[in-house]
Amino acid sequence: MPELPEVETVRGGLAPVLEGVRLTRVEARRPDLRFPLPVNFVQLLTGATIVKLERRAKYLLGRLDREDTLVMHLGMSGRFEISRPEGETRPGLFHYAPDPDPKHAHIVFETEAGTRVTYYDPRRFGYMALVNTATLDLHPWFSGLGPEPLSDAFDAAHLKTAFAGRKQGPKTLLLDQRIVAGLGNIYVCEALNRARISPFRPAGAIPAAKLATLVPAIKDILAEAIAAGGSTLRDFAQTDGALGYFQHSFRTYDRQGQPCRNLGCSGVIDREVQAGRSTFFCPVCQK
DNA sequence: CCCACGACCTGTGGGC
DNA sequence: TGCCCACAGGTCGTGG
Repeated sequence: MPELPEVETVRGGLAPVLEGVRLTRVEARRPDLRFPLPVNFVQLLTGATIVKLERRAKYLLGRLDREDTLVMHLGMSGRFEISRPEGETRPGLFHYAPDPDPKHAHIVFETEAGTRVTYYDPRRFGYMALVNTATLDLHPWFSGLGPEPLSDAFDAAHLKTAFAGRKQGPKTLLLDQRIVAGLGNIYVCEALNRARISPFRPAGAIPAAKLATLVPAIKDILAEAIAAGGSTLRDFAQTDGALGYFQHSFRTYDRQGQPCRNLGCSGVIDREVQAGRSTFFCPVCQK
């Protein structure tokens, strides 16, 4: 799935075409994604304007000029594509190039400008919902979320508290969205490698000095990945179709058997399954 | 609290 | 070429 940098890239790509523009047509081509869509999903969105498109953790939040917020999560394989009309047969009646992947095109938004935004999701782990804006923070999806990793609230003191007394490795804990919200498998592996911390070491036993380096490692990697337009593995592309290129900068992810890229380290990247997920790490420099 | 595991759903890539 | 298995960026739940 898109992790924070990919979701942020999507947000940046969609904002120019969705913000401040009325949705003139909304189509739900199936009744559910991961969860059933609200029964009146189409009706509630048609004619609405997304005033602001924001991101919280891995969620996209479309703030509507109505009482609800359009909440969107991309799951593992969700993506958006923007298409422009190829022509206008009559005023307000546009036509478009054929959909390249109609089987997985589940949701379509069309704006008054004629721009079409299509949500594709082969695995359908993604979801959309309309949530009352005033009480959004109380919603189960949001109430327990930890701080944004790029915010000032995410610092060494926060990690120290969160890790205190914990026997699980930092890999597992950093994937817990209640501790910090937005990291996923790739960027956790990458950040731990940069900070030279073992993914398996009991988190409570990591020295404070190490924890202090972990925080900037996480912030740096996320910022760099966002600047690179995210990572393109299988199906992630920016909304304009351009591919993110941060995957070329991975030091560990999917690099088992290849040399560790940390300065002065001659180790070889290993892969182990931890809590059901692949963990990529350097056994030599990550202690 | 910890862990291991399975579930959700579909596609892809590697090995044979 | 075809078949089968492992595995995939994320959550969520269960049971020991």
